[in-house]
Amino acid sequence: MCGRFSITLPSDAMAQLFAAQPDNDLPGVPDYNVCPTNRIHAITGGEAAPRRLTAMRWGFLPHWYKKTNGGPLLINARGETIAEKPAFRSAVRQRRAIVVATGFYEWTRTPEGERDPWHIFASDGAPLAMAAIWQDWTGPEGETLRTCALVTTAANKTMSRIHHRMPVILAPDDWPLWLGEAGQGAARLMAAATEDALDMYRVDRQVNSNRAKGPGLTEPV
DNA sequence: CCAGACGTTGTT
DNA sequence: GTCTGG
DNA sequence: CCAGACGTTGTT
DNA sequence: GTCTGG
Repeated sequence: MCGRFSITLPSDAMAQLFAAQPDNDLPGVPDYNVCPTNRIHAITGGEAAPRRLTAMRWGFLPHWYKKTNGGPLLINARGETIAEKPAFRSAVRQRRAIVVATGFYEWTRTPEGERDPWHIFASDGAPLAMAAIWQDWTGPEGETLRTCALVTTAANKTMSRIHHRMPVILAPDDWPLWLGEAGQGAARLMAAATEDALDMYRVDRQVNSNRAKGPGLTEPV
């Protein structure tokens, strides 16, 4: 679940929305087809640290991976088990972030096995604040990557129409707690959004290709 | 002790 | 079937 | 996440 | 690096 998304909000508007200081090397927007291993926009914070809008690689690399493909591509982390998993436990305690999106894609399958894509977005039109964890990784030649994974949870009734998992979407009031700016207790935030929070529609199969581009990808069919 | 896993999704 | 690319 | 490659030799 | 299995 949540293996593709769209982002249309300009970086400066993103920085303003989250009251974050933007870095200089942010990914280009709009991007209607953000894929695993791409650079994405993320918000970080903390008790002492100012909020930053920063770029991360979507695909979490535990520090023991020897190569970027030294293990499975970790684009999602299950909220139910994230605190115990060796790969994620220290990140969920110390390095939580918000990944900003306009909407995300999910696929259903026809009886013939074809993939039908859907675009899911906030009912009120606001950008989505997706819960994430991040990890810095250093490769064999000393190269470094700031990597992240999206936290997932069981689908609510609305989403279960198309899929049994969904990303954790954070309401604005919950941003400080998730970012570690408001003490302990972030674990309670790893839950499904309320039933009326998200809306969805079928989009064209052209988004099935990771090379597809353009605003047509999120238009309803 | 050493060796090997460490993860998610979906499908069967 | 499995891995890589995006 | 889905789509597409999955190979060698030699020539441009 | 850290945990599990044997």
